Amino acid sequence: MNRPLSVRQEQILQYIRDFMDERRYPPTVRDIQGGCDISSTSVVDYNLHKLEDRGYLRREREVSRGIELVGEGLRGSRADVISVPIMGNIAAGELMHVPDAAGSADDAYDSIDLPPSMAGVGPDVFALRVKGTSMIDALVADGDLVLMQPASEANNGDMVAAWVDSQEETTLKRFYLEGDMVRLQPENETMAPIVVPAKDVSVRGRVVGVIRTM
Amino acid sequence: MNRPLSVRQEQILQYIRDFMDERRYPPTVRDIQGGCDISSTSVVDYNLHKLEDRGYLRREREVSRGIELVGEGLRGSRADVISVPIMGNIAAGELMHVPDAAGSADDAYDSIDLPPSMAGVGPDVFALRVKGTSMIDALVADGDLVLMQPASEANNGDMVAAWVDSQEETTLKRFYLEGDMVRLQPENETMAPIVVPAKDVSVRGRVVGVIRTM
DNA sequence: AGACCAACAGAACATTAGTGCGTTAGGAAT
DNA sequence: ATTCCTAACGCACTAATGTTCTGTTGGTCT
Repeated sequence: MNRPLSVRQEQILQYIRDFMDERRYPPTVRDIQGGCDISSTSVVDYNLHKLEDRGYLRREREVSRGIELVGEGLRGSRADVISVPIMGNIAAGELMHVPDAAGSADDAYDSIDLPPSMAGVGPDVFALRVKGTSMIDALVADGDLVLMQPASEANNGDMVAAWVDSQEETTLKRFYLEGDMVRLQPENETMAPIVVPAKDVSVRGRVVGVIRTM
Repeated sequence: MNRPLSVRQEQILQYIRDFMDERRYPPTVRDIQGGCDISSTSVVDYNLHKLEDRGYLRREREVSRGIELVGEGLRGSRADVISVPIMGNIAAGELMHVPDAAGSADDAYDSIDLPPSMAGVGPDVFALRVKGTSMIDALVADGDLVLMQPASEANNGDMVAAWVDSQEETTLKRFYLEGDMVRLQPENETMAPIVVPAKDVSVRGRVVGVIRTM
């Protein structure tokens, strides 16, 4: 089912990427024809259709330059940015939102655009602004932006955003499962760990990146 | 000379931004006409011409959707990213490049795209990969990416990349000018500061951001 | 009033550019 | 050999789309 693209299709895809990096709009069928030394526009159309079926791009019918690279298609292209919503603050006892299954990014939140090439940046990733110094020893400072991958489970030692029933808040801590207790370890020697029954803790996400600006 | 844009022009510009954020290609003259409730395509053409003259966009003649937002024009649009070159490593004694006056980003370096909205990200900014733990207490870890603003001077306490003649290398340290000596202070209690005559030190850039991925 | 100019309208024009349809080439199945 | 299929191709048609031309309107300056 998933055999590799033909040479033609690979060539066309690459041409579109290059074209869009240089100019800022997609090529026409005839641009592609010329750029790939193809003898007919219908050949291009034919292959674009194939590429669309395989999910490399999307086409707007009857619209000039109605080509949009999608998924695998825009691997390596410059336009490849993901809008990461900044869902709120964490670790200062303030309210924190966690995106729903189909959380749309166009809520009232701030956002930051990042390339997926940044390890871990995928479509579900969201960001939180760190308040407080509880993770200072893990090199996460007050005001930093942490990139979170939504997750409901974690491995020992992972840095997670976790909801603790008894505290009624979400905090940023290191996660350790010990028997049926969970220890949420702040990385700040002046602060004590929180140890609570595993059932009273729910992991909301795992930290996959940190961004700080000065 | 530089009076503000007319309502029409502002409206058209905003429409183009929105259009390009949603679809991924520029609108046609007629798209704009419809979207901005303009009665004639010539009015659109007229105003596009104005916008082009004022440097908000560029047009490719005789080409459908040949509109490219430029400079001020793409303020706030999603396509607004700056390609930050990753110029090498720092603090492990390895070679480090510093961009020339007109350093082009299309060298053989890696790069990362960031929005200018990220504080401090401007056209000159470059990035360095941190090697070693000399700045661990300043919350900069081994493997982090530091964003640098080229600079030849620094204020006391700034985190800088500095070239030290006697060491023949560039390192990441905090900068303190004390009399006519410069103290380059590592933020790691196991490491000693470097104190050298001011004339033997040249600041290459100031850290404006830190990015870490896990 | 008259000259002048930015901004807008409407329509016609000239390419540009996507698409439908028929054809060819090479395998695989019958 | 015949049939059937898919990949690949050419051609022609027409809708999409940028451009241009001629006016009109409303204001400002002299």
